[in-house]
Amino acid sequence: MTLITINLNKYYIFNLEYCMSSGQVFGWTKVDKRWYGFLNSVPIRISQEENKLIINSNKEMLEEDIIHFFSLNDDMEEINGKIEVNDVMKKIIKLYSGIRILRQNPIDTIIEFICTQNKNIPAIKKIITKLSEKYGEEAKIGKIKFFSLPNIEKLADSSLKELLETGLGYRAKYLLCAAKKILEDKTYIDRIRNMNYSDALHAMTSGDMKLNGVGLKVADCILLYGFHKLEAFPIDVWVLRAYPIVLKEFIDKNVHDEICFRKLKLDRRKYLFMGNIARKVFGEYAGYAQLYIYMASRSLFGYSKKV
DNA sequence: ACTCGACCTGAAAT
DNA sequence: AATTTCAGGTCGA
Repeated sequence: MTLITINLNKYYIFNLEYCMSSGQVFGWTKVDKRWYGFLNSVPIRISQEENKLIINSNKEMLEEDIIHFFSLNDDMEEINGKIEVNDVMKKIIKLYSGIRILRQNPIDTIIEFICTQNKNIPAIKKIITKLSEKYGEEAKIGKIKFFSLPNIEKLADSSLKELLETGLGYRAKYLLCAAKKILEDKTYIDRIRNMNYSDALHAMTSGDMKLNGVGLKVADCILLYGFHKLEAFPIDVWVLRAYPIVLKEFIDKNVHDEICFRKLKLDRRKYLFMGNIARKVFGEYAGYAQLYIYMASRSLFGYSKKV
């Protein structure tokens, strides 16, 4: 049994809603302002009331694990200071202040982000929900029933035909292969963990550690959200749209034109090039800059299409 | 190396 | 109402 109340006054501004709704995590369910999900295989319910974080569970759960998961101790003064490179950044940092990059289980993020390619957010959530209902652990807190993300054994044990029932489409074979590969290679996760960002990015997207269906963008998401490698700067269509606005004084005209007038699609070379500019400008916390930019871009360019 | 179309699926736009 | 487009991209020719 667990009932933990965390006093948020001890930490930099924190906003649970921003953390959970920023496209970095898909495995949690929201019902009446409370979030239900699994943390270290333990089902928990969490909600925020002003300066308190309230956590319930039927099982044991440590406060330090919650603090770790939500990165409450990330030094946001330092991080925000480093990435506040111009007025635009200053503005959106203030606007979305309270966000954190969570420390999810790496395997969870591999599963989640393989599902994200070429899908919109509602569709991603739907797929992940179906996957969880079909392969995940069931839990109940209060009257709410919810599911964990699938573990890798269940997925590897599954079949293509079965996986397709969740609406995964062509991503099903990617997920199945990834599950089998990671299950078979027990050192895979630790080896990625121990690499620096750049080596890890290339390992996941090429060579014998490559996961099929994981390109640069998905790998960046996994490295940022699953391994907390904060130099990762995932460039999706939203970040790409905002990029020339946010970074306008840091890119020359050629780059600007290329981004603005070409199709919103990046090949490997351009992706790495743009990411490297971002890393040069924002430094070791580029990933946090990306999250702010992503939030701002979604609210600016769309998403509020009467959902 | 670079470009280009195909790709599951389903919700939203036309 | 039927059809096309588009979506947190990636792969292979």
